Amino acid sequence: MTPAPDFEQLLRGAELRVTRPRVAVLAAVHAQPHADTDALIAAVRADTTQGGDVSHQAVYDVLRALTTAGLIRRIQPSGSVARYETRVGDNHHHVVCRRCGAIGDVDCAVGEVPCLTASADNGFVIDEAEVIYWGTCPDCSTARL
Amino acid sequence: MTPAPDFEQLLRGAELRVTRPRVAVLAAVHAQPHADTDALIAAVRADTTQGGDVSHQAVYDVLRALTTAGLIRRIQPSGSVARYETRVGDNHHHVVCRRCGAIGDVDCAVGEVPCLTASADNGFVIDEAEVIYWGTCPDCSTARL
DNA sequence: GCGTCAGTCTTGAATGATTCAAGAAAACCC
DNA sequence: GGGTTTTCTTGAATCATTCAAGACTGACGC
Repeated sequence: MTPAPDFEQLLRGAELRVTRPRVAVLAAVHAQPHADTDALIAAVRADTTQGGDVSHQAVYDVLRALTTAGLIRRIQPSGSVARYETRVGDNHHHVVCRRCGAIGDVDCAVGEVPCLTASADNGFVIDEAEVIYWGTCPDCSTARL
Repeated sequence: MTPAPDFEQLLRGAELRVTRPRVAVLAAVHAQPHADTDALIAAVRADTTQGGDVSHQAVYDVLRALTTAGLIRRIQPSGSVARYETRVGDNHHHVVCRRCGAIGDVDCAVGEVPCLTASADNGFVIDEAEVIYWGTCPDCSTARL
C-alpha cells in the first residue's frame, strides 16, 4: 500500500473543509481500496483517532463530496453496491469476479488512454472510458464447482 | 432497427420454456434497446398480443432467465437502474451521458476483442471486457448550462 | 480570542429498485 | 390427457441510498 498521504492537505487542496469525518473517510478509503459504503462506515467508526460516532449520512455526504472533488473514485459493477478507491487519475481499470464479487486493479493494457476514442461516438463528447473485466478470481477458480 | 426475430425460436434454442410473458419481454427488450425494467414492464403490459397483465415479478424473473441464457444483456452504469438490450455477442460497448443518462451503442474501436487481455490480471480468469464511455450526449452538449 | 456565516453533520424518516416466499397455473414430455 | 417441473401471481420485505430540518462547527475577518 502506498504510504498514507496527508489527507488534510488533500482536502484543503480540493477546497474542501477539513473535518474529522472527512479525514476519517478519506483515510478509510485509502486503507481499504474497493470497500463498500458499509465497510467504510464501520472503518470510520472504528477509527480511534476520533470520537467514533459518525452518521452514515455524513459518510454518504463525504463520499459524494470527495467523488465530486476528484479525490476518490466511485465504482459500481452491475449487481454490486457502490465502492470507492483513492487511485484516481492513473487510468487503471478493474477486474471483477462474477462469483464472489472481488475486485482487483488492472493497469491499462493498451497504453495511456485506451479505447478512449470510440469508433462512432454518436455525437457524444466522451471524457472518460471505464473498463470492467469480468471473470473469476483465483480463489473461485480453485474452488470451481 | 433489425427485423424482429422469431422470439419463440430463440427461447427454444436457449432451452427455455416458451411463455407469453417471456415472448413479450423479449420483444419489448428488442423494441426498446437500453430500456429500464419499469419501461419494459409498461411495454409488456401495453403489448396487445397478450392478456395485458404481467406481474413485475415475472418481468424480473424473465429478465434474469434471459440474461443467464445469454439472450439479452444487462447493463447498469453507476447511478442508473438496470437496463437491457438484445445485442449480444457482437462485442459492442456503450456511451453514457453524465447529465441525462442517455445510452448509445458504440462498436468496438480497436477490433474484435479489445482490451480483453489485461496487462496484469492478478490471477483472474477474464472472460469479458465491458467498456463504458462517459461523456455528454449531443442534446446535453447543445443545452450546455 | 471572538463573532459571524456558510457549509457540514446528526437524527429520523422516506424512497424505490430489487428480491423473497408460497401457492396457483401453465408448458413440456410421454 | 396425465404427471411433473418450471414459471407466474400476489403480496410483502429488504436494503442501499436519498431527503429534510435543525444543530453544529470550521474558516475567516476583526
